[in-house]
Amino acid sequence: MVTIADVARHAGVAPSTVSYVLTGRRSISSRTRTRVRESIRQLGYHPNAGARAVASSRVDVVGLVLPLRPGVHLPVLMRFVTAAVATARAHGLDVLLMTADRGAQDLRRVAADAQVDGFLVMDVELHDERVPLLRQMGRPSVLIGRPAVVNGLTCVDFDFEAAGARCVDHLADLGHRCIGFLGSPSVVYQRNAGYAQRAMAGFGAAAMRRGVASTALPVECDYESVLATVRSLLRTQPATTGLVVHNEAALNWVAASLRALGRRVPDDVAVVAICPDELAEQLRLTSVRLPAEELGRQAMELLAARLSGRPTAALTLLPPKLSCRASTGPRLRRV
Amino acid sequence: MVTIADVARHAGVAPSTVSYVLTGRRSISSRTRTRVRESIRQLGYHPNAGARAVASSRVDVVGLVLPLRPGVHLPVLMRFVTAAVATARAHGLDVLLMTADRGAQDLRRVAADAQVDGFLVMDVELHDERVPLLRQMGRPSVLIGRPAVVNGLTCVDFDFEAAGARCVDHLADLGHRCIGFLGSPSVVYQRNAGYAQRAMAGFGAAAMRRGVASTALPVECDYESVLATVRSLLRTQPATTGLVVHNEAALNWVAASLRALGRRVPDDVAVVAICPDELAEQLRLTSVRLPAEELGRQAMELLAARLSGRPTAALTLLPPKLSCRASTGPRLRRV
DNA sequence: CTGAAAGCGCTAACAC
DNA sequence: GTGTTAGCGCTTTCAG
Repeated sequence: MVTIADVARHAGVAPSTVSYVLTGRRSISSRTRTRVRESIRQLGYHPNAGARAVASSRVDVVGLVLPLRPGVHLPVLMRFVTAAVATARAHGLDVLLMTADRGAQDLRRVAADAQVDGFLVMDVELHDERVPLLRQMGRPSVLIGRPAVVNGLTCVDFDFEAAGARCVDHLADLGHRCIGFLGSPSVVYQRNAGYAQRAMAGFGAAAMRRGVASTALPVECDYESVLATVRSLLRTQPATTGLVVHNEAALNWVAASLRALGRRVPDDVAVVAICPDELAEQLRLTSVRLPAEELGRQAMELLAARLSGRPTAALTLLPPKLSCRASTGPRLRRV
Repeated sequence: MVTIADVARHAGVAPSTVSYVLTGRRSISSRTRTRVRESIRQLGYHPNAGARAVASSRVDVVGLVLPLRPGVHLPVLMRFVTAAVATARAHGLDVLLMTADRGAQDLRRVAADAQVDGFLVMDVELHDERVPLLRQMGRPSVLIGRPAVVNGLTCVDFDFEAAGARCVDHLADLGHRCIGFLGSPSVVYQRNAGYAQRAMAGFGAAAMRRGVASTALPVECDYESVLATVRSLLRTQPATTGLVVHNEAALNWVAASLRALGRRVPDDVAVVAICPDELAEQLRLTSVRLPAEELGRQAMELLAARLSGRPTAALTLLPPKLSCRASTGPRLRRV
């Protein structure tokens, strides 16, 4: 193994000089700098991560805490992850993957070990056991999602509430007076996932505001369930002409279900989805874009900032953006 | 921060003794052992990972190399991952996530840095740029998948060839004389993904062996494509009464497409899938089980073995297992 | 602008 | 069965 001492000898300088060339923490004459660089190249030197960690008490690794909960749509989750990892690399950080349901325990261990400098915590629930832990550990961390108490933590989130409202406004603007909301599977609400609740709350509030009748239902992800739910929605509220869908996995089946029940999209029922753009594009659905990549990127960007001591906003909320596609038609005629 | 010296002082022993209590690398009187353990507990001591790494040149971290290629079904991929991570933890290992498409480059860097002790490489292609690299880096590594040249590497794979064949045999045993194969999206074949090719090859060979007519087609993952592909398959080979599907994402749409084309399952067309059991269960499909968790677990188990110097088999091939469900009916009457 | 040297926290000989 | 001590490879004072 090539060590810093080898490089120093080869370049005819002190080890510290090599170190400084690498870190840039003090000025070096360009002459020695190039000599050192050349030696590094020739010898194929790579600083040892462990040694650097002991000496500097910095490891340049962040923990990515990724609970895999029932009902979360994995393709969407992976968008967050890949964006976060790519951004980490752009900041010279590596990513330790912490999945497994032992979230809190692993968090504690990894922090105590000094294996990571900070955490990026995904899928945070309203009352999340990890939140008090994070606060007490005193390592920089950024949450994707929003716990009930934010207090000193850095959070990034999509504005699901505004997203739900935006869908309603779009439908109301088109003249729809009676609309439905198809949400996540019911387990998701049962565990108090903030994003699901907030989208629904935004939907409900906007419907009230606009004086539009509304019904909301959870939806499971197989065809039979979607069909059953849509059927029951149309039965409970027969005047329904608009549907807001916040469930990527069910999205596939919604159009088919409506067709099976004799409703055409968008002529009989207009549909607006909350989902990543690619999916909406593929299914040709009017949608409010869920900016998964952007969330992952932003979150890691904020973590990198905190790791280098820069201050960050407590809450970054990404605004919704609606794109019109084939599933919502032109303005309804007044009936 | 609590160090090993603090613990030693508190317990009235030498630092090395504390270390030995922790590692178990030499015998300790149970009296001092309990005293040390108690001090560790009281002080809340956790050995510093970096320091341990420098001193022992072992980091207890493995790199999980996870290329996210177009056409791979993420829910299935995540099964591998979670099983691998859980198994890693069971061996006291942590997992560094290496995604991003800079596979080879990151591999090199992380190995040179001594950030990991070994690699678990997923989704290996027949001619994979990472394979020669892995061989030359000389760190233990385990591949999920199988490159063309195995030569000194440890590989784990599902026996896709046997799986394809098993599906054919099942259909042939039921009396089907003309069958079709719906495969992965065409990009997957274009990049020489071994698993896709082998499943198809196994299917084709078995069909020949059994004297059964067969056609194979790639399938994209949206409803329109599935419908179009099934239609074209039934047109090319109108006598088709059996279908083997190796595409988790398309699976959703197959039954619907057949129905749309006026064929009932299993009366007109029998369907056998190659997919995880849970999915087959949900869709009530006869299937050959893709043991994703088991692959992830086995792979990490092998890596752990290699890291502790134990030898491993060069190739572990998990055998297929077929489960009958509603999508293949009873034996056909001789026509 | 550069060098010498004292650690960082831990492991693993080498003692006894 | 336990203690002493010399590193592991790097960073960062301190000194010039």
